[in-house]
Amino acid sequence: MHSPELLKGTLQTIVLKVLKDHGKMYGYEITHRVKELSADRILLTEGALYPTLHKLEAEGLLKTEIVNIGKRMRKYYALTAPGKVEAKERVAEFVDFIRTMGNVLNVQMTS
Amino acid sequence: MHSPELLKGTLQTIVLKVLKDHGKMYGYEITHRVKELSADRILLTEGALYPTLHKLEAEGLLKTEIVNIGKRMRKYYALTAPGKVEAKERVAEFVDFIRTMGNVLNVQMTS
DNA sequence: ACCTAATACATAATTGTCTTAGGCATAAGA
DNA sequence: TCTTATGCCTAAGACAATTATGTATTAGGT
Repeated sequence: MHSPELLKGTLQTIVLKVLKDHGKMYGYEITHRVKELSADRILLTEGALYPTLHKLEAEGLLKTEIVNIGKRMRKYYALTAPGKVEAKERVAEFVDFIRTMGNVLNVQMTS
Repeated sequence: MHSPELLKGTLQTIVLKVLKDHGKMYGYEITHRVKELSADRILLTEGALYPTLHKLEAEGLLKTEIVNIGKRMRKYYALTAPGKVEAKERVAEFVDFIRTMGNVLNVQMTS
C-alpha cells in the first residue's frame, strides 16, 4: 500500500481517466479495477469514491444510468463530452506535475 | 502553478530531499530553492513549511542551528542520520507511487 | 528622510479531502 | 446458517495545506 498522503488530490484524476479508458463503469467496479491496475497498491475507499462521483456528476463531467440486476442496482457512470476534455487535461496536468517533481527531487522518473 | 491538490502529501518529501541535496538550509531559502527548481510551479507557503520543519525536527529527522546575521536570525536545518535514511525512503516511495499511477492512468511517465 | 519590497521567523483560523465508521440490502458459497 | 461478496450510500473526525495574520530587520528607490 502506498502512503495515503501521496494519493491525495489524485482521486478525481484516477476516476476520470479510468472511465475514459474503460467506458461506463459502476462504483464498486471502479474500486476493483483500480486495485487491479495498481497491483493492490491503491485501494479506493467507498467513503471517498462515492462523494467524488457525485461531485463530478454535479459538475457535469459524468452522466449516470441505473441498471437493475435482479433486485440489486448498479449505477453506471460515464464521461460526458466535457468530462472527456477534463480527463485529458487532468492527466496532462498530472504528468506535468511529475516532471516538475522530478526536477525538484532531482530524480529521473523514467521507467 | 500546479493544482495545489496534487502537491498535498509531497511537502515532507520535498523538504527532506532538498536538504539532502543542498546541505543545511533555512526556511526562507528552501521556499526560494524549490521555486527555482520547479520553474515557479511550486510555491511553498510559509504557513505550511514552518510547521513541517518543526514536525520533522520533533521526529528527529532534522537538526537546527541558529545563526545571527546582524540583528536578524537564521535557523538552519540539516538532516540527521535518520533523516538521511528517511529522505531516501521517501523519494523511493514517491518514485514507486508514480510508477503505480502510470499503470493506473495508462500513461508513460518517461521524460 | 520616507516608503516599499525583500528578508526571516512564526502562529491561528479556516478549508478541503480523505479515512474511519457506520448503515442498508441482495446474492452466493461453505 | 453464517460469512463473504456485491452494491449503494452518508456522517464524524483526522489531517494537511491555504489563507490571513503578526513581528522585526535590512536594502533600495525617490
